[in-house]
Amino acid sequence: MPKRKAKNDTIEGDVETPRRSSRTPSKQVKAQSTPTEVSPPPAKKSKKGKSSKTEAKEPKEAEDLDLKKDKKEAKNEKASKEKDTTPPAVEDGSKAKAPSGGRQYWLMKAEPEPRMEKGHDISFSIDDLAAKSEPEPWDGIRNFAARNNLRAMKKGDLAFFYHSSCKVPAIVGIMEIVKEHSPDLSAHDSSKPYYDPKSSPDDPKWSVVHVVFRQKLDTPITLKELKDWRAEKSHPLQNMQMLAQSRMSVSKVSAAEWEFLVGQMKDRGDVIQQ
DNA sequence: GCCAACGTTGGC
DNA sequence: GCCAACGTTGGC
Repeated sequence: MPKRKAKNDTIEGDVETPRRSSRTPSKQVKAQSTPTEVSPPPAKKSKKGKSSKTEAKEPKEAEDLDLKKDKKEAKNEKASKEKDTTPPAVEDGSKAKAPSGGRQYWLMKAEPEPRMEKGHDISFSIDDLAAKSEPEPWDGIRNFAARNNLRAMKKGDLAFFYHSSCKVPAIVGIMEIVKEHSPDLSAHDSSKPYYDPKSSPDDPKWSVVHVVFRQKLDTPITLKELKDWRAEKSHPLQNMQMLAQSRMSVSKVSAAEWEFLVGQMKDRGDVIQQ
């Protein structure tokens, strides 16, 4: 699932600083240096995730079942990992040799319209992100392939912000990855919309990356446009991951795809600063 | 390891 | 609200 998200963006969420603090030691130190981080919420991710499934089952599962499951999960994990890993990465031959390779590009979905998930409004829009004054943790991702993409992100990578499950699904803005992956602590809080009883603090299954707002497009690029382009022969968007796997909430965008889309944005009058 | 059943995503 | 696509679960 990459499911989408939810917004725990409530005030309370912001208050909850704890989440971040539970990161690894070294990181923790850093976190502490930043006084109140606003951490919470954003979420994005998936949608209808009814957590009922997991929760309902959980009770009856015996420990051995859990073990079995873990094995399977590991398998799935591995499978998706291989899948995603293969293609992505490398591709910036064109870029100047930056110290650590080139910048990678991504597309991350969030639902801008209110939707309740376990008593929380999980919506999160580009405007919500723009209003943040601190890096926002992209939490709630509960799908292995999407999570693996999160883990592949590097500081400095750019991502399109996509609005899903709304009137006009579209790419509405650009954000930057400012902090690489760390455990998604929302998975361990049963009151959270994306609680996952199978994940534990000592062996976190899920991850978040922190993002910051870069810009909002004056003219969004709609899903319809993306699909129309993909339908054209030999088009740069022919193999775009988000179109091929529409349910993936965090997908890879190739350099060629990014350039094509940024070119379109510029043609429409948006000033893109990269 | 295969695969059927089931659940979720997300556009329409 | 419907439903196609596809991911996950879990038996065999």
